[in-house]
Amino acid sequence: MYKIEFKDFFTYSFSLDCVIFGFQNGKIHVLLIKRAMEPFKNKWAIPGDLVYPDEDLAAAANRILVELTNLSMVDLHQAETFGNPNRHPQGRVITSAYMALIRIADFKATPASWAEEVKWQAIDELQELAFDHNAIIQSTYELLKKKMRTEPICFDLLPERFTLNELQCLYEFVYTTTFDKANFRKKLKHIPLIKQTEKQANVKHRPAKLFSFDSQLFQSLITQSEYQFKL
Amino acid sequence: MYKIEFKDFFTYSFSLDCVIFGFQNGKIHVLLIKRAMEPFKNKWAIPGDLVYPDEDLAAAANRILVELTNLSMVDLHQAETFGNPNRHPQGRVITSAYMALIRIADFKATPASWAEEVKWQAIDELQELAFDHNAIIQSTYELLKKKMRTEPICFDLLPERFTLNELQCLYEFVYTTTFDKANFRKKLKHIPLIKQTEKQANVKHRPAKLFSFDSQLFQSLITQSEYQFKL
DNA sequence: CTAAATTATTGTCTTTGGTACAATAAGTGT
DNA sequence: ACACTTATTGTACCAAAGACAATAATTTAG
Repeated sequence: MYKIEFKDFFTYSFSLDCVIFGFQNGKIHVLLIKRAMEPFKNKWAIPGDLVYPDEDLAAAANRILVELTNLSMVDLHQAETFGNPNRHPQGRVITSAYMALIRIADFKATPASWAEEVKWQAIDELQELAFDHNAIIQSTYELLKKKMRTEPICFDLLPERFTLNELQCLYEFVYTTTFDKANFRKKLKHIPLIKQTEKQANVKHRPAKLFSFDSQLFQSLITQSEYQFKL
Repeated sequence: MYKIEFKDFFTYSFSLDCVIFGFQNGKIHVLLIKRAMEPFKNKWAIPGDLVYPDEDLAAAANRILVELTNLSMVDLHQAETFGNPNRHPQGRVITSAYMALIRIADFKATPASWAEEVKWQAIDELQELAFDHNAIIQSTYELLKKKMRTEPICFDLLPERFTLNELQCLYEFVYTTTFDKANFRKKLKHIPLIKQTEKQANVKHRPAKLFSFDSQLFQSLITQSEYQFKL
């Protein structure tokens, strides 16, 4: 047994992995990239890379996501940190997951740098991924599910204008249940959502009203009183 | 501008900081240690230290807490990760906060290793601490407040047998409001708590009934159905 | 032009849970 | 027996949740 010097502790590396969620065809999807580099070359993974020595974490997460997928202006939030000593084959690399919820149609993800391809993959149809990325996605998805109960983040996944049916489908997928249509709508009547007089068009049945979320009103509600979103 | 090599990224260090909460005299308290070592020698801080090269994070958090305060068998949970490049004066040290809620009376914290003293400090009376520890505590306390709404973690802070008044005081401190006594009790009637026939003794007024939380029942409820704790 | 098909939306009734506030109970000390 | 203190229950009202029936607005087939 020998003593470890202080400098011997500066032999770690630190990375960030971005779990980007979207909603498509009634299912939550995750953004994946195909690695063009060892280790795990040609395997699918979530976009992630090492942090620069003088870089702040939030800024690094954004930089990495842009470099690999050209997705910019995405609102990333920290999730769990993973530090199993064997999670990276080339050394001790600790990683923090950062997550974001985006409208797939409003962004255009394209591969760049050492990302060979990008794709949106349904969360319930994931193959085996590089590193411990399956575990990272799983843990981050659990966090998403928890947050959906108490924060109005569902609207980040839906189009600017959405039908109540779309909203209900999203919640039914995430909570893996079904809700009574009439009661689900009634609940929303009591929430600061603005009913759009505008209606759907080009549908082959009775058109639905379109709704949109008033995030300004929400912001003022939470700062003034202690309003608590719930659904 | 020169190219950064892969090996140049292995110059980081990684630490864990333990935010231990307790409840005392109607206030949430945090466990602090006095540093007997540079940097920030003689300053108060939360117990934390560097992770060993082959050590898992959860295990490291426990080891560090034991080494500095002799608190063992504490149930630590990961909170936020802090990585500002200037947060540590001697190099790039990224740190993850781990938090625990304990019954102060059931544990005996004593200083060890380079911890000179330990003390419980009320959360609303914190002085300036070492590193970014004030920010770490603040962020972790926010997490505690969120969790208290949806998880039965309040019982980790109260004695095994508690009065409904004690429980109410805890919630009133954390939420910084007051509740109607009668209604608060009525709410608890609908929750899996076991009413103890046992009563308080040695008090100079009508003795209160003592209650205790049935964590076994809670465990089976959340695994079987999708029960959601709420208070 | 009418009816069927499809999806959207509203209404009614019942039950549950929250809030305000008054009333009663069980101890101690004088 | 009485005041004092804290604990606990009761009553009346209202908002929101759940079950389920009814109605509305479109397109399309005939």
